[in-house]
Amino acid sequence: MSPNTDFDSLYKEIRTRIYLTEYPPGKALREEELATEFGVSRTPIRRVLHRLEFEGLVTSQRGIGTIVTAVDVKSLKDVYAFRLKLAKLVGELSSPRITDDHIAVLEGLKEKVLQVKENYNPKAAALLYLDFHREMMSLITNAPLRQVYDQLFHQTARVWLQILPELDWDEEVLAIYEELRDVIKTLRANDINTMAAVRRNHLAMVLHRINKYLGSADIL
Amino acid sequence: MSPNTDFDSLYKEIRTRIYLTEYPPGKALREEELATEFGVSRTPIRRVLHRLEFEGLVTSQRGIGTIVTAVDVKSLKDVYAFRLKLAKLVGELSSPRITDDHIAVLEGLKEKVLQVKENYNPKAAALLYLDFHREMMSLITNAPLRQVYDQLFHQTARVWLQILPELDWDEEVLAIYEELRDVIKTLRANDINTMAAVRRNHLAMVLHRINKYLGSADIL
DNA sequence: TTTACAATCTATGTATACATAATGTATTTT
DNA sequence: AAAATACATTATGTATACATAGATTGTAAA
Repeated sequence: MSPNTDFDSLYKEIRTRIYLTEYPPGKALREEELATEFGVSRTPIRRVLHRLEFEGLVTSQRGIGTIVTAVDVKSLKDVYAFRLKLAKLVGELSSPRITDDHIAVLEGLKEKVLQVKENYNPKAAALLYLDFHREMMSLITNAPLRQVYDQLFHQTARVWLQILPELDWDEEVLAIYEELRDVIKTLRANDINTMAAVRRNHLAMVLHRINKYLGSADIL
Repeated sequence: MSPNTDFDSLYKEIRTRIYLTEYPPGKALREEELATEFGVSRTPIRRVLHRLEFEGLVTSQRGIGTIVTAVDVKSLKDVYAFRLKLAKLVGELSSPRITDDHIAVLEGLKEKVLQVKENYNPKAAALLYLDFHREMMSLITNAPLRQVYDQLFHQTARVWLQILPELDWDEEVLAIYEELRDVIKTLRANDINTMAAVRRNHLAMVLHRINKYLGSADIL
């Protein structure tokens, strides 16, 4: 593997652990420990942690450690406000060729949602939504928009998983199912703009459901 | 100075050199050389270069070097398309308190434009516009939007400076003057939305002027 | 008993030696 | 003479020793 491939897999692995709250907010990521686990030295680990720090997922302080950040309510609102606007831009700046492959993948995910719904399994649901997110990213033809879209997703997406125990499991999984269903429908009609509008609305709805359980806590 | 202050000043210094095309596209940034210049070892330099690589301003290849990227026409168009959309979002997601200080700084810049106009001095004009950009950034209250806005600016802003010799000096400086004038007027009226719309239009116009001289070249 | 201070511990930050990839050049071979 | 190969050069990637900031703990003094 080339150094860049190494970096990418390391980066994505650790970022996914943060998304899945396997590394919850406040968790200290010790460079030495990660280096041992992945069989490398501190140097490439530090490169990954620096990037995660740029993206706001961790903060490093000399003498203290590198700690997974908590999402405070203000940032959450700022990021969501921005994501709601970007969701519409996806439609205005993208003109991908919708292939049968795309549809097939999404249909596959839709089926998986039904299976996940049977048993309470937050992590499986989060992984499934991550797959969905990646598939949607592949439809964004504007590269800088795609990069920003991905970064903002990872900055706040874990909040949903964190408060999922407080939410209604069936309602949440159903919401994913319906979003997939609506996206598939609009893509079949080759209507990217409507697809983007639909996703914007689903994002607004999940934000609304999160907000109901957010009055108490200041950080997550 | 704390390590973070060190990093920030190093990062901004090198980024500005790229913006001013003191490091033009294709220029090799040798870690050892930069380390010597700034009186540090390769380690903190590498951290800066990694971030610049993440932001698309340089690319590193083992055995070859770290090279300032050229802006190809496709990226330029993608970034500009995105920036045009974001320009309007600035108005929708910002509600800053406009102080007399802001106005005073902008008035100062407006005066400086007139001085710069007298003699052909591309670098002075670019530095002036950078000051303008930073002042405008301070009005964006949505932190993630502000970060993205800054990143996209630096991804393509140097293109203007690169083709400035092919453009009409008086017309370009006048455009900066008029943008400043319009921004000041809208800010005096406390109308952020109109300010954002005005800036979007000025961005569209500079893109149009650049485009006229872009038919020949594929990269910049 | 409480507080202040010093030693120690643990973490990231920095410097540097070494590993390795890519290029260009020189030399050898056909 | 042309092509192939070996080697020297030079760059970034990695590993590691050392520097230093901050927290913790233990001890001594008030």
